Amino acid sequence: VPELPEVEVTRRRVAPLVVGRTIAEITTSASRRLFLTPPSRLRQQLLGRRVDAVERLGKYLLFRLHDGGRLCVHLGMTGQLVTSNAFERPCTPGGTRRRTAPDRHIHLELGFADTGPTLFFRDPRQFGRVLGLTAGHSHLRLERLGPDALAIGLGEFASRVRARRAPIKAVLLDQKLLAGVGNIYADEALFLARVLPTRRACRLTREDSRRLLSAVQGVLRRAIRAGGTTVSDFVHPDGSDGGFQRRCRVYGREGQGCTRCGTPIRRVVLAQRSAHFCPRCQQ
DNA sequence: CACTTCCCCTGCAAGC
DNA sequence: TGCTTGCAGGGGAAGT
Repeated sequence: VPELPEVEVTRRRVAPLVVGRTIAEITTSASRRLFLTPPSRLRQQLLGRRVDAVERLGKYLLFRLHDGGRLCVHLGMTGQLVTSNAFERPCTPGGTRRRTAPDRHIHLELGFADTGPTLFFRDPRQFGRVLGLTAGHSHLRLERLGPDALAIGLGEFASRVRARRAPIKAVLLDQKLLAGVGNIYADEALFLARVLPTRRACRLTREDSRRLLSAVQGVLRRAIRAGGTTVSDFVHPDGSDGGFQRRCRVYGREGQGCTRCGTPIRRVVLAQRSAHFCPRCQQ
């Protein structure tokens, strides 16, 4: 479940692999829903362009090209950006490593003009998105995003939260309000801030908002440091797992004791998503 | 406009 | 063992 920390970890690891290299080969799948820009146009926009930087906006990865264009990738639920190395597995225990055939879930393959590694975008559930932008152009999906969760200040966060009547959990998941927070870190932050996910956003006090933003940013930063959370599909570009799943206090811990008070963690469905919380610690 | 509900897609786990 | 069913969820679209 790639959220801000997983995308940021991917950005930091992918950038040194692609910055300064020129795209020389593009292979795409036939997925109709993944490509917001048709593959033929994507090819025109990318071939021969050098990657100058890899940036992040909320859960979007933006590959900035030297001609001002951008390749935008959203990992959705099960998206992975991996290098060819991620497909290398020993055929036999202790045997030589051999590249296995890329599977049907590879939707985009970027080859470069040099001999370095190829970059693959893999996404079994196809909830991810690939979008090409030419110089000077943006896209509604990017423009609609609220401030990045790591960059927003308390004043703006508090006033935006105060204006909403929906449950605070639903508000945290709304990318128009705040970009980057998903289901895992919303639950974790609400636990750390001791706020029930069902509480209406407008009922949070100024002090609640302060604790909540501090918890959101703290948990995001710790998760980045831990290499992100691997629950099912997220992997680093080299195929390795993140480490934050072992540090979750409520997410995926339904029925287990709260790490603070021992009360069993509860799970309810809220905003079409599962919300995990401690009924005693959180109010 | 704010908010809710439905739905996309596949792999995996649980149940029979 | 092998089938069916249900569940996971980011977020856009449509509905209220």
